[in-house]
Amino acid sequence: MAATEATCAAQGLQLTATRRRVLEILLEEHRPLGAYGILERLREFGHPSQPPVAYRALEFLTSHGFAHKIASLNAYVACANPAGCERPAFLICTNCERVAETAAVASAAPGVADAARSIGFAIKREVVEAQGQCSSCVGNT
Amino acid sequence: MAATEATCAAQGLQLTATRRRVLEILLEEHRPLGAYGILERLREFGHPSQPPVAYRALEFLTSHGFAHKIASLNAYVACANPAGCERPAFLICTNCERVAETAAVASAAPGVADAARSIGFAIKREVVEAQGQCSSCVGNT
DNA sequence: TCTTGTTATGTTATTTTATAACATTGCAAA
DNA sequence: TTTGCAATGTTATAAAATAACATAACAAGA
Repeated sequence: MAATEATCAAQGLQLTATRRRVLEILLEEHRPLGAYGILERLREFGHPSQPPVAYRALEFLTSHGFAHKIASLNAYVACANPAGCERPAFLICTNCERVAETAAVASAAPGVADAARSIGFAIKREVVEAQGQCSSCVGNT
Repeated sequence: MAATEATCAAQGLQLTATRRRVLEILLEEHRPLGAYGILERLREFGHPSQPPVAYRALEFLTSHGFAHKIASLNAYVACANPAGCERPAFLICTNCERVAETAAVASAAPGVADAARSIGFAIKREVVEAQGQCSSCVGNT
């Protein structure tokens, strides 16, 4: 949260009340939260809670790297490293639904980068989402 | 298509009329197609076209590796290599929307596998979707 | 001061994507 | 021939996302 505030201050970004509240909600959860889950939480706190409210805040947070969308879940998580987030990748536990964020070292998985080069494809961004079982859930299912 | 037929025959899977038609529709397209796009095409051919029809066929096709869901697009493509598809990864052109399928060599992007190992996370499946520009679109946007 | 431009919000309605639930069919094995 | 099972048909609804338009808040210039 402090890192996000610092980045916003440094870059002249407005971390407004709703945006801040959505980020706080995501930080409190240890699981990815859908946009409508976020809306419910906002409602509890008396915020306006029409869908665009959540989607606008999420658009702000994700476009600046303060949160991420997990495409395979249609859900959102706070960034684990807002100070220096690069090439985020996710480990999604299919049992407890918790998500760990990590950083991919290379720009692409081996083979993918080669394939891209060989057909002249210019990679801009990569979605890497591993699904499996976290240490607490291995063997539990 | 032939490869899919062979696999179905070998494994006792029923490639029924609707399932086959949906796969044909995906094979004809060179872009990922949403479930409702598939429904439209089915309708043109006089097939029943309520949403579950498409989703059931897609469930069959994707669970057996004859087609894949592109999570970041909520859309579907036919598998480019139904005979021996492993660790599919996708190169998605954000300009023309075409998708190339490739195979990731390793089980995970560098760094991700290490991170998983270090926290005891057991990876089952990986979603790798690179977004960028294909050779025909580089420089066009 | 005003007015203009810009960014963020509020709100209604709609679109797009996906599933629940339940009835029916067709076929093969007991 | 009935029982079981897999697939289908159909209605309704849930869940996720966006379009469109109105309003507010505020700073920069005339």
